[in-house]
Amino acid sequence: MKQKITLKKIAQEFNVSISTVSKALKDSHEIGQETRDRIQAFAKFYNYRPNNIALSLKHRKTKTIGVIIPEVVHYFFALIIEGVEQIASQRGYNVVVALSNESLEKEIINMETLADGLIDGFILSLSKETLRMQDYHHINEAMGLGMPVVLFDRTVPEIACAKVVIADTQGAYNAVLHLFERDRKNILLLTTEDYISVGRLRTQGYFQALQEKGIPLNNDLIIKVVDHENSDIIMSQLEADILKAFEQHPNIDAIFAVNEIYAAAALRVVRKLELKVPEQVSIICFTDGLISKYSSPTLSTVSQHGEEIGKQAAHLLIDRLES
Amino acid sequence: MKQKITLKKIAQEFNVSISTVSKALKDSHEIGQETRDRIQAFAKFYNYRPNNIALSLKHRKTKTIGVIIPEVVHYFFALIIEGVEQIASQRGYNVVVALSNESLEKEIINMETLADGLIDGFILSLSKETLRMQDYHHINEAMGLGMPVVLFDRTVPEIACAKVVIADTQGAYNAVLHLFERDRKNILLLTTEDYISVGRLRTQGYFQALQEKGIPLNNDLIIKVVDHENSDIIMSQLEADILKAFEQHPNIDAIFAVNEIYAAAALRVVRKLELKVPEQVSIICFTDGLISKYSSPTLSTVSQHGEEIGKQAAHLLIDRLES
DNA sequence: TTGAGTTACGAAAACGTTTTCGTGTTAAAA
DNA sequence: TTTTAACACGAAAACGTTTTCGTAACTCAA
Repeated sequence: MKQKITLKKIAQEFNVSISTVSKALKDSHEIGQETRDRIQAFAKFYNYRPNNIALSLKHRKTKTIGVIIPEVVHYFFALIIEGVEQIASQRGYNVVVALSNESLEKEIINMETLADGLIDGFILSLSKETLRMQDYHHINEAMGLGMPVVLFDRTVPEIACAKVVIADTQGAYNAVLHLFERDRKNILLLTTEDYISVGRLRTQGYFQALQEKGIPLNNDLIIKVVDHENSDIIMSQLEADILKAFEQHPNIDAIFAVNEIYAAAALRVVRKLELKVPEQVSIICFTDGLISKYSSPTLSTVSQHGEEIGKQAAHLLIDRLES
Repeated sequence: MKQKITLKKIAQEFNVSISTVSKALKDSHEIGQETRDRIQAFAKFYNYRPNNIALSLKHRKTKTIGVIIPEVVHYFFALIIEGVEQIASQRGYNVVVALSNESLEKEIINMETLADGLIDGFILSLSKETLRMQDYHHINEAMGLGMPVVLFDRTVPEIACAKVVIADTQGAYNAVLHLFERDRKNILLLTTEDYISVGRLRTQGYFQALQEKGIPLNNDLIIKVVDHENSDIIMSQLEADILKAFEQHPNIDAIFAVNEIYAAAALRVVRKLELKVPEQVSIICFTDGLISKYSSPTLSTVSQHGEEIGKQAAHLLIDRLES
């Protein structure tokens, strides 16, 4: 096992100083042509590569950006990473990923560890718990210490930083309008609790569309999915709720879901009821995944452009870092 | 914007040396109780946290592990990250993720960058191109430099390192046997080209099961999906192939797919042919995703335990790092 | 011959730590 | 009173770089 080669070792080899080697490798004209050539050849032969840690310490920047997401096993967030990574590597940055697991505490710990010299800036989407607690001190502290932050998807106005979001309200509004155009009048809404910003905004879009068309709001047609540790429980509860909604309102002719998981549940219930999709019941949803693509029948979707958001966020952050 | 506080600044504040501060914060008995208390209180008040970069340089280890995967927008690989991250954070390590994008070149670049002091060891799954080219010099070089490597999922015998894989052959064998038990005789195999290790191994399992039951191999019942940049092209080609297979062999009564994407394609074709699943045609597949879970009808699957593999890999690597 | 300018390199500080090895002071033991 | 030991702290090296500032040696023009 050969050891990694350092400037010091090269210097010893040639009986010159470390500074000479450093300059020679940078092809500085301060160093004689011959010395330069010999040192460069030697370095190349031994595959010298500067130690990034030393560089980071010296320059007080690490050329890596930290991405903190609630979970990675989630098509949308995976797309985000993909987008960020693409731009980052294009622009010479590394990416370190940390998972908050929807927990405020882990979000804080992750931010603290990464902030201690490991990264130059953050890209993050707030965890559900953070949103619920409305506790953003860690983000603001990081920014106070001069660490740039870019928020995406799940954001709040209380944090004054760059943000990348999709037009949730507008997208939902358009989707519902699309249903109206197909003469659907009784649209079942499947959404999250209000503290989740994207769910709330999409719900607003639904409201707006209804209001504009002069259709009265019917609370029976709104199912707010209650969060729970166990996703299986959430799903079976949701399916039961949908079923009940159909029993009480057999005239439901469309379903609008704020994410594709809810739509998949709806699809299952509708199948069970032996209703035809989309002839009898239209289903449309925001999507961040493959499910809707591979489900049969294929669902209508509102794209979230995860990769694009990731790219944008990365650009914003790096621009900021290099300004 | 307050600056990050360092040992030096604390030392100045108290008119003591840096070493004293360092020791005081470690609660070393070398330092007087009173001094210790005052320094600790001050540090706490200013929220002192040691700079990780400096620590890394000093200790020549970074306490972070690098995960290189072909793509992140892939349920299985996302699960891997999840598993690795969980163990890593439990054991005090950070995770940096790099994407090879199925490219040998990017795999090499990523490894080189990360190896230059950024990480202590690698967890990786080989890119398709790497497998095709059979070029593993970068891995072996990294190991030669004392950088531990753990391979998972897509591995090769040419690399002598710790590996975490599932029993691909065995799993496939069991799945096919399962079909036999349900009296299925004409099993269509959907698999990858041979250079992809997991596809090859699963195909072997299929062969073994057939052989054991004395059923002759029928090449018409084997579809090897040819790789292509554009996944849509792959899919439509595959669907056409499956359709053709059914035309030539209307007696196909089961389909075994080495991954769930292929199974989803099969499901679509079978639907189009108006055959009942699973009454007329059984479908079973290796899965790493949600598709099979949310598709209707639900598919039978062989689990790949991505998270478990990630955890194992992380444990193996960290054990090695700390030995 | 002198002075200025160039060439080719080295010393040292700096980044933020940890850690080893002093060393001066004080208190207790001889 | 002297020796020893404990105590409380500091100096300095080390990790691997970059970069600023010197400086010795040489060249060349006046």
